[in-house]
Amino acid sequence: MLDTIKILSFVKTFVYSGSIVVPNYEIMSKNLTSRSEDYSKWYNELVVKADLAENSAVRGCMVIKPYGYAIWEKMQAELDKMFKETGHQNAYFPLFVPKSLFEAEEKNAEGFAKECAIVTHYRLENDPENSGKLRVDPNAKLEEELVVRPTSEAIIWSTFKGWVQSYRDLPLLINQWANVVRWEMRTRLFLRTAEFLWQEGHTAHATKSEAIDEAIQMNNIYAKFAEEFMAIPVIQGVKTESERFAGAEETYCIEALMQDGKALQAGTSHFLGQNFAKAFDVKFANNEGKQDYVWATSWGVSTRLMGALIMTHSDDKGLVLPPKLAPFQVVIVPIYKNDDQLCKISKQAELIKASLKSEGISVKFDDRTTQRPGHKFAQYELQGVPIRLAIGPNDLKAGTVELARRDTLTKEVVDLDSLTSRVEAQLQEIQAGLFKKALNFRSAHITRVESFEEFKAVLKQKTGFISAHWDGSSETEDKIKEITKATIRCIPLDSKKELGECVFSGKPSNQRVLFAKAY
RNA sequence: CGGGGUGUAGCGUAGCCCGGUUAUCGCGCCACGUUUGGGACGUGGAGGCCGCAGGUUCGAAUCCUGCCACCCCGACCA
Repeated sequence: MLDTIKILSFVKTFVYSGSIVVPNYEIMSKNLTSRSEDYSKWYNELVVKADLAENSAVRGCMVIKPYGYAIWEKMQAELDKMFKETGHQNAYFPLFVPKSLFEAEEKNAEGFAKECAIVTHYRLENDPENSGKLRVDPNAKLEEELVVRPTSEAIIWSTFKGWVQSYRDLPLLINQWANVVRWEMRTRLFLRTAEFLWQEGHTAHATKSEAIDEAIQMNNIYAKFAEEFMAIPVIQGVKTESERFAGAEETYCIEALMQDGKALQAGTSHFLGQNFAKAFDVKFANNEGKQDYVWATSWGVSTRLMGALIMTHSDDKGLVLPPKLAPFQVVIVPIYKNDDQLCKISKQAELIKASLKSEGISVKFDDRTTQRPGHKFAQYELQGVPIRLAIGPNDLKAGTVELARRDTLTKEVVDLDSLTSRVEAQLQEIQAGLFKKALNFRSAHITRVESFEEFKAVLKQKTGFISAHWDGSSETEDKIKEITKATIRCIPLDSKKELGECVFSGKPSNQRVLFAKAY
């Protein structure tokens, strides 16, 4: 059908997960085969049409548009609350890291060396050979280059050195909301942009076990946030050595599964041992008066989470937002034939809005006269607003409202006097329903395999996570990656000890790990 | 950074191979009118340094060179 489909109605289609996606309503008539199966094209189109973000003129960077940023702000607020409840404080550190500082932790510097933006000059001047143009002033070369932070460990640890003297100064629990720059070879909107927004936590502790507990605690917080707010089920685990953060001794992570069967690392929390303390000479006197290096952690989540949100819940009509993160949870659309009706409906709508607001529900009343109701319906579906209320003359007469759910696309007529409680209940159901749906999808896409043939077959046809035995060696991991492009996403924290044979090498294994193709 | 592709109005595109009237079509936008319970219709209108910079030519969206950006596949990565 797709080879010859000609779109006659108001649609432009892309194919996603085997179904037809309708991200906007431009009249087109063309053969679709060239674009079918192009998930990320769909994704970019949808994201842009839903007014979340667009590519900027700067290589690999994105402009986050107001509606998209409102979602990020919601996420920020909830995460920040959780950080503070666990005793963390926010601070801010410089964007620029002197190269010498950056070099201090060798592994970390090596890990990021290939993707750094570097400031070498501090002044422009008029170009004498090209009037009206500017050029870099060759006389304004910096003595030491500045690295635009790809992460802030170096600058933060060099600062921490001055903050820690005694065990009484510990633990030091700092978080920073910031932008970082990684000059990635290949970028992808939300998932891997050259500049991105994130939070990075950096903590110092007196003991190893306390630092490990911190790293685990923060990974738990990420998991909780993903599941309770974003309605995205995640698997907690630790990374293998080759997937580990450069400079870390252990990397904890949360892994999510997208609708196209690819895995996405949604957040990481690192136990850094004493590596950074040693590199930046951060010592403290313990309660016995002896000098020791502090134990460190770092942890972060980024605007990539927005990509996860989009790719986990969206459907053919656009975004589907969980109520807890929607910029507004309810939109009221009036349906009217004349000014008199609009006036009456507006009064009703304002009453409903006030009533919902008093219950802590965020509401938008769209009384624009420039767009017709059908247009508004489609727009809010594209934006993923969880609940839509429509009020027309018939409702006014009957004392009712039409309530439509974004996730199930179902509609019901609700009496005015029970509306607020109904909306509250439905919002909860949507939040829970989205999680359940995503969980069911994921459960159906974790496959236990016993042989490499099976491994390859599942990866090709079914996709998703593969639970398999692994001999624990990097060589095996690398070879599997080379052959199948699948990587070990994590060694799940809750996986049971189980004797078996490595799917690739046949060597003994005592635990299953999760493989998948990843973003 | 290597391989492939693309760049024409806010968006999606035709034209390019084989240079030649005023650059095609749709959506969107603006005005007026009729409409308004699922992306309205009619009539009229505006909007383009054809990615940027050079070159070839009487003449370049079209040919050549360089650069830039984006997309896909690798390598890298949250």
